[in-house]
Amino acid sequence: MATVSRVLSRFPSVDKKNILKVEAAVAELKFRPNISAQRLVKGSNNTIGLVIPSYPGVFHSFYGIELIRGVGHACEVARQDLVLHITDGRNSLNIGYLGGVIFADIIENSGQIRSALASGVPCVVINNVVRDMAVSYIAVNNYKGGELAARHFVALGHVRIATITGNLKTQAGFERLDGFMKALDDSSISVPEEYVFRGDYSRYSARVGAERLFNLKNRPTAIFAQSDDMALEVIAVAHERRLRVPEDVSVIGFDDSPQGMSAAVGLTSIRQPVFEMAERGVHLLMELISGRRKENLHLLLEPELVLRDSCAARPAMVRSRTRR
Amino acid sequence: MATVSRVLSRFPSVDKKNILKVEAAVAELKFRPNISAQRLVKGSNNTIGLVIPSYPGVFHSFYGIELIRGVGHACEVARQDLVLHITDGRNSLNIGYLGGVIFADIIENSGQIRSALASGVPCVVINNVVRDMAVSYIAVNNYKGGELAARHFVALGHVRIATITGNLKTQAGFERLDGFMKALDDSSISVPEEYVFRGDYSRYSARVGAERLFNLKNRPTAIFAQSDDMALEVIAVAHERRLRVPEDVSVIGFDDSPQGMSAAVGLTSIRQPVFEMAERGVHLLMELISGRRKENLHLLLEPELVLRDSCAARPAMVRSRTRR
DNA sequence: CTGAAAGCGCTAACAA
DNA sequence: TTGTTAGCGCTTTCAG
Repeated sequence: MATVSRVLSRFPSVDKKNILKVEAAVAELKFRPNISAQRLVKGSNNTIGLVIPSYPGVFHSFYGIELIRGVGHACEVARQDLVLHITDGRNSLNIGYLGGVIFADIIENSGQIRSALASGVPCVVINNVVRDMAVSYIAVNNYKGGELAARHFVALGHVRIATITGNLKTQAGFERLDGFMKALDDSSISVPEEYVFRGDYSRYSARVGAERLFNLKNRPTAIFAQSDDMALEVIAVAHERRLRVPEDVSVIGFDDSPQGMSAAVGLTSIRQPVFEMAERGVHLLMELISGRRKENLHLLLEPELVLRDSCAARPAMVRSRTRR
Repeated sequence: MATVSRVLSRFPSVDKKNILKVEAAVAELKFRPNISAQRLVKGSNNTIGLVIPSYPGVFHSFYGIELIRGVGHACEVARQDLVLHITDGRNSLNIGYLGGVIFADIIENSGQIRSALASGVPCVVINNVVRDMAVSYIAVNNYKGGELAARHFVALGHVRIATITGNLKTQAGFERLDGFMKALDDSSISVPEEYVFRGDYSRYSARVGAERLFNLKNRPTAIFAQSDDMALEVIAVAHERRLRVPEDVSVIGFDDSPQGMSAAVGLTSIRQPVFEMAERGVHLLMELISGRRKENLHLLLEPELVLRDSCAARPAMVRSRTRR
C-alpha cells in the first residue's frame, strides 16, 4: 500500500522491480488515486475559484475571454485547479472549501464577497476598486483611461468631443466617463448633455449612440467609445454616412483588442492589461492563501494610449468656424 | 462531533437547542467543513472538468463565451463543480480525479482524450464528431450548415458564389466548407478556386479575404463567411467600396450572434445551438458518470438558417449578363 | 435524540 | 528499500 503511494508520487528510493509491478497493476485495474483522500491527508486542496457575474455585457468583447485566459493560465502554472462559477449574484456560492476565490467584476454580487470574507476564505477582487469591504483588489485605473482619451482629443485641437459610455452599472464604465469628463473640464471644454450617450458595451447601443451623435446639428468631431467593439461600430456608422475617419471624425476605443488593431482604420485605443491583471490576481491570492501576505493589497494598473489611425487633428472647416 | 455533522447537513431530528449551539460555534470559529473529507467518505467528488484547447481562434467570436456559459450554467444546476483547463494540448492533464471531463473542440489534443479514456474517466466531446476513438460526442452538423448557406444562395438565383472559411484545422471549419461545396456541386454551380478564401475566424482574415474577392474581375454576388464576425467584416469592406448589401452582394454568416442581429444590415446567418450543446454535454456526462448510461452516445444537433436582411436575389445586371 | 466508534483512501513517520 | 501503523475530518451505523 505504502509502496504504491511511493511509486505514484515518484518517491526516489523504490526498487525498480516494484515500480514496474505497481505500474502494471495500475494500468490493469485502471486505478485512479482518490484525490479527496490525498487532499484530506495533505491538508490542502490547491483549488481556487473564479466567480464571474453573468450580467449582460460582462463579457463585453475581448475582455471576458482575456480574463478567463489569464486566470486559467496562471492557475495552470501555479498548479492550482480552477473552479469556475458563473453566477447571477443571487445564489449563495458553494465556496467554503476552496483555498481562495477570485471575484471578477462586482455587479450586484457584493453579498457573495462579504459572506466569503466572513467565513474566512481568502479573496481577491479583480477589475474593481473596493472601498466598502476589507479585501484585496487589483484593478485598472479606468479614471485615468478616460482622461487619456480626453487629453488626446484636446491635444489634437478638438472641441466638440462626445462619448458613448459602457454599462454605467459597472465600475469601469462609470470611472471611464468620470475621468473623461473631468479632464475635459480641466481644459475648459464643456460637454453638452447630448454628447454623452449611455451605452452598455453592446455594438447595438454604439450604433444607436453614433446615429444620434451624427444627427446632431452640431456634430462632434471626436468620439470616445468605451470599448473597441463599440468604437468599431461607430466607425461603421460613420462610413455609412460618408463620414471619413479620422478626417471628419476621430474615434478612440478602449481595450486595444486585436479586432481594433486589424480593422480597416487602425483603431486608436486605450490598452488595459486584462491578462496581466488576471495573472497577478492569482499570484496575489496564492500569497494570501499561503499566509506569505497578511495585509490586503490594493493595486491599480495603469492603462495606456495606443496610437493608430483613427484620430486626427480637428477638421479644418470646423476649426475655422469655431476659431475665435 | 456527529451532532455537528447532523446540524450542518440539516438532518431532521436534532434538538433545537443543539442546532443553535452549533450554529453559534460555527460562526464564532469560522468553521468550514472540509470538503475533501466529505467527499472521501461519500465516495464521490461531484466535480467535472472542461478542457478547452487554447488555440488561436478557438474563442472565435461569440462561440467561446456561449460554450463556457452553457457548461457553467448546467453545472450550477446539476450542483457540480466545474474545473476549467485551458490547454495547449501538449501538457498531460491532471484529470484522473475528476468525475468526468468535457472536451470542447479537439485541436491537436486528442492525445489527452485518449489518455483520459484509457484511465477510465468518463468523457464527452463537444463540437467535434469523433470517429477514431470510442467516446461520446455532441456536435453540430456543420456540413449541413454549409449546405444551408449554399442552398439559400442558389434559391436566390446566385451563380457567382464565394466563401471565406474559418480555420480549416478545426473540424467545424472544414465541414462547413465541405457541405457548402458539395451543395453547390449538386446544383451544378462551379466554384473557381479564387472564390474560396481560407480564413481563420479572425476579422482580419475576413478583411483580407473580402478585399481579394471584391478585386476579382468576376466579382462574386454572394459570400458565405463562416462566422458572423467575419461576415460583418465582409459587409464593412463592401460598404467601404460603395457596394450595397444585399443589393450588390449577399452575405451569410455563421453563429447567429447578437452582433449580427443588431447590425446595420441584419445579418442572415446559420444558427448553431452552442449553449444547448454545452448543456446537453453536461447532462450526458452525468449519465455516463452515474452509470445510468452504458454505451456512448453520438448526437448531431442541427443548425438552421436565420433570415434577415443581408441576402437578396441575384443582382439584375449580373443576371442579364449571365443568363443563357 | 445523541454520543461512540468504525472506516472512507491516502500519506508520513517509524520500524524493520 | 519496504511494510506497518496512525491519523487526516467527516459521515454513518449502532447502541444507548
